Amino acid sequence: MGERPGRIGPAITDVARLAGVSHQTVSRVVNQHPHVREQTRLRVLAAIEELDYHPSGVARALATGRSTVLGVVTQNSTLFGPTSLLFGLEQAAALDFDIAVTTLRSLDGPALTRAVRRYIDQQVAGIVVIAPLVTARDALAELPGRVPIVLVDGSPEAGKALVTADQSAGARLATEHLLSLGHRNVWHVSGPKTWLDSIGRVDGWQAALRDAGVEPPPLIEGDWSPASGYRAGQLLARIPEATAVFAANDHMALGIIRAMHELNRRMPEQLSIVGFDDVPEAEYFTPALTTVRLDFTEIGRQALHLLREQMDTPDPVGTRVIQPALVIRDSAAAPQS
Amino acid sequence: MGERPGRIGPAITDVARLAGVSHQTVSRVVNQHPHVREQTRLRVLAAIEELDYHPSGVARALATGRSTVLGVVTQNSTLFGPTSLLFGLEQAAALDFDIAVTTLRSLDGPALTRAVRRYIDQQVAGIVVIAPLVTARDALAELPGRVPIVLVDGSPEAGKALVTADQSAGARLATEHLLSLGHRNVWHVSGPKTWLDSIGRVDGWQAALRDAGVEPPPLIEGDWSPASGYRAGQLLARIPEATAVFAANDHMALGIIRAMHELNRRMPEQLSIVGFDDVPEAEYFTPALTTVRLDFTEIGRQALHLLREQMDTPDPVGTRVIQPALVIRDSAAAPQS
DNA sequence: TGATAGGGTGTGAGCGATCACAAGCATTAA
DNA sequence: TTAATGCTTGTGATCGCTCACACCCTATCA
Repeated sequence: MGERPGRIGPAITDVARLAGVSHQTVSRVVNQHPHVREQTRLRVLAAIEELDYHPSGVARALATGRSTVLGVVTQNSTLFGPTSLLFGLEQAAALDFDIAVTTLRSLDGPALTRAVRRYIDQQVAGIVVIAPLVTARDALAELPGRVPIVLVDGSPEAGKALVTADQSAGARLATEHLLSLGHRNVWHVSGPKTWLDSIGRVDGWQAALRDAGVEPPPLIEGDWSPASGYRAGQLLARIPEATAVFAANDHMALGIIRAMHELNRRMPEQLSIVGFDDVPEAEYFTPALTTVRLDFTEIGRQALHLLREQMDTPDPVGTRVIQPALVIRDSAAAPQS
Repeated sequence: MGERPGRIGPAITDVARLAGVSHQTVSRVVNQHPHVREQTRLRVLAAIEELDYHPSGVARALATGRSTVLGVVTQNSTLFGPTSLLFGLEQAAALDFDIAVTTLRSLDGPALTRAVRRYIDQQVAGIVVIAPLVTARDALAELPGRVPIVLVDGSPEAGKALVTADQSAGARLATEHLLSLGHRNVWHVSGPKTWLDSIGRVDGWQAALRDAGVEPPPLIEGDWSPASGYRAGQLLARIPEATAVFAANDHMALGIIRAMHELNRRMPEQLSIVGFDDVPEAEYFTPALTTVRLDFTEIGRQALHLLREQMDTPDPVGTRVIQPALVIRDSAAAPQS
């Protein structure tokens, strides 16, 4: 044990020797090639068992020029969206790939390019970039090599395969729900405008309003944090005509709710609110939050699918759009008047 | 471009040829060995630049028998704790290692052993197991090979290096805070008893109570979810003598708060509550939640440190315990009577 | 009965790096 | 002047696997 440096356990040649066959035959058995006599196969299998042989992923990667590792680039954040996305991806890939994660502090061009390059150097089987920021747009244009790559939550202009949620449709769902309840107008507390998600949600909100023939009220910009929602809430509570708000995520909605409680404004009677994300705890806000849900597992599945397509055939650059769904709870109701 | 299968970009020999030196000299330059003439070094560097050469991590791993990848095994969960832990680890490792993540559906023995083995086969530089479940205890005993491994949030009996939060101390902090406010007794809504975290927190809670000379009331067991907190809250609201609760995490605390609102019990006047985790939104609960905070970044840093120690010297099996801190907000106050 | 097909197996050469060793050369000490 | 020292560089083997190819053997067909 341990005469060879670094390596633990037996190599393919050890198995071959024990089974009395060539290393190539062992390789065939391991890789389930046809054309191996059953009897030989069993002998090899027995040897593998006896030695407790496990093929070296590293050596295989070197020989084939392709590993079973998927590189995921995401950004420095414990936000619900990116976290869930990562989780969904992992679930989808579980059996076939290992997932390597790089978390960037900021998604600016150079950092992103560097992270992607690094994965390419390591000859990963594919790369997933979770790039909800506008700044990520350009960085991916000049990517070297022919590595399968998929953007999640990014912008379609990059010319790469893309899986994205229909943010705009989600916002429209929220806004129209509020409108259908009888509200004259719907206010919006958005995320930072550097996020594509924010932009999409603002668009959907405005479009729904315009379609209904009402002029969008001034936009209140938040930063996804409950604190920014709280600040927005303090504003909204002082605007009598604001009877309905669509918050770009649940945590900002929580901040708004908090502000309303403090200022003794009743919800949903005096202010109706709809969130976005459906975080697990949203159901237990007071009032229980009506919100828009995204199926992150499905997004992960689609991303993987797109990756696989690129592994098989060289060129296809598809786009998948996931549709969000409205989850109706108690925080939105008809206006009181 | 792309005559060789799988490989993108130039290899070390290409650089050597262009620079007019041997591949070994290029290797020396790349690895910053001393004893390379400055002039040669510059020539090699220029060639590297010109070809845009990046060394292959895979090939290096094969040759050295050690990669720069750290394997992390965690469990199927988007819970705040495990997620933050992973994040903290990543931050700590960012520059020196790549992080590969395996998320298990359940942390039972076989699954865990398999995941760890898989990393060993891939010759990772080290393994981190985030194992807050009791079931993980035994699985790690019979681990093959000499791979640096660290348990996070696991049980000390495994005989491996361990980084853990002092759950018990955290629970004690919460309980004593409530007691010091003047409450006669403190109730507890725990996590599932399969979690070591739960067990530790229950222990700390009981110990603090006994030290104060009071008999612990019956334990209410939850499952970390807001829903289970809500159910516990409906119970607690009907028990007049229950004036103070310690919830084993913030999300269950949220469920309790929700139940109190519904049953028109005022907080903190009629019921004081302390949570655990300090999730980002806890500050914006109504009332703002007093809770116990864990420094996950520090945990990640310590885990990495322990890993590094094992890489250098073969045997050390240290244990690091992280101390939690109490974050005082509005949800706990003196009892009203 | 001989040519053909194709199942089953082995041989040797890479993949792209590192490592151990040897050798050339200049500098220094004897 | 010669031997010894040590910086600088190169050679070849090696890590564990896959790939391309060649080979043998046994059916099948003409």
